[in-house]
Amino acid sequence: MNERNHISIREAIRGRITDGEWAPGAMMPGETDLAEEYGCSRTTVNRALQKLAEDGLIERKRRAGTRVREIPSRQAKFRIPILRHEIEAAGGAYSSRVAFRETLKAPGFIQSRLRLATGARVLRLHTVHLSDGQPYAFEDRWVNIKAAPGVVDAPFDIISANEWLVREVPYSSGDVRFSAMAAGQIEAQALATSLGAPLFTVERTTWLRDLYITTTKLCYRPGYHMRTEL
Amino acid sequence: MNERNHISIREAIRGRITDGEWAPGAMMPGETDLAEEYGCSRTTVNRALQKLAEDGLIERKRRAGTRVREIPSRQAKFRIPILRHEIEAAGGAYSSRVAFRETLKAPGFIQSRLRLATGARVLRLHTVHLSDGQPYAFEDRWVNIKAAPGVVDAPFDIISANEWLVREVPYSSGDVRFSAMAAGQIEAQALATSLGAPLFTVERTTWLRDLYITTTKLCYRPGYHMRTEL
DNA sequence: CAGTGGTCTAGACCACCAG
DNA sequence: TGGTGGTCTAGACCACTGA
Repeated sequence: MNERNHISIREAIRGRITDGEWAPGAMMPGETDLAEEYGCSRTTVNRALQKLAEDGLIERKRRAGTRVREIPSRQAKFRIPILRHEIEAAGGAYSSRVAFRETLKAPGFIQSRLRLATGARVLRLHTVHLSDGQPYAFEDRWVNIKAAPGVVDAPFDIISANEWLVREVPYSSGDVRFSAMAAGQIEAQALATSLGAPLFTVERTTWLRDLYITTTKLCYRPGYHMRTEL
Repeated sequence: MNERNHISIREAIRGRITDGEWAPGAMMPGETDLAEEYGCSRTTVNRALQKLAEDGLIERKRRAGTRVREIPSRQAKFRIPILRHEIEAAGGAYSSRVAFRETLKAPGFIQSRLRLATGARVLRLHTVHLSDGQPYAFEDRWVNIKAAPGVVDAPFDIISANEWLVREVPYSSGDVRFSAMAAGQIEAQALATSLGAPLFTVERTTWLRDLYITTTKLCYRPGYHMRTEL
């Protein structure tokens, strides 16, 4: 703990903040002072403080100095893994079943969500993901065929659409929404649950610059929860 | 864009990855090579690459070098704001109503969740958060009185419990769970919705080292979704 | 055991902005 | 306008680990 690396120093300072050495809103010593106190270079202190700022514990401004945030804006991070990995990490045996697969002209809401030209064709895919043979999540996916031509012939009985796309089609950005929805006919049947059951739902849309690739809605089985730490 | 700062270089490299210059799984040039190519010091390249690794785009190992991840493990980040700020940021007028407030001996599941001694006392609080007078979320909170003695007299009609705790009681760590649940009697009434409606739910437990402070369950009104970008 | 990334240093200059 | 944080540099040493 008396080491002079940026991690030790960061955690030491974090401790002094949570111990209340500097009250919320109070000014902290400047980088130069802290560097002297810890016997390290200002660069190292800077690195420690930048991380604390990123974590939402402190606020930094040029000229104004560093102060403890009045209201710590802690941030939660989620890795969004491939479903197969998520299931296997939990000790389950992964399998999947394609329940529906069809290419068609994009309906209006998909056309607008994927910024498609009128009449553009898309692949629609319903997949049930299973853990140890039990339904785990139901996926309703739309793929822009123009963005991923190979998708029409991809062997989705062997590799899941998500995994195939992630490997074959690069993407630069994405949008994610978490919500709760009531199971409809299709979801209830796929997940072997009752109509109206509350399902934790993740909707994702991904694109590469101007080219929208896919949008997907993933409904998890009842009782599922997503966990992280602050 | 031809600047030699770590951000430009990071984004330039990110572009070369999404453009497929290096295939998934392929080795990338070493830091020294990239530094020469971009005409900057190795330190700057290192900083750019560390960020890309944190973003899950590349994998780095000593001796083995840097390679593009086979499956990019993009990570989503959420700031978890004070509910009042969330509502105000959306343009609503925030208000809250304490529906229930009582100190009592902790029931078993709370005693275990907050690591309490047998017979420890807790404050239980039901709060309805409103936006423009409409129910926005329902909060069921338990506070360890030993960890926050002032809580029994705190003016929760003026300041929300979350905000009060964040200001008054420092915490070091937390645990967050997202899920979907069906509205029970209490939630349905508080949120003016129907029994069984699917509610997006956030459960949080926070502690300071060994001292567990509070655990809370926040049920959002139907239709709520939490959004972020990848 | 050699080569990669991880880190620290001392010094320098700059951008910003509160006083 | 002066003091703060933001950043870059060149050089150095170290830790790790794959060949």
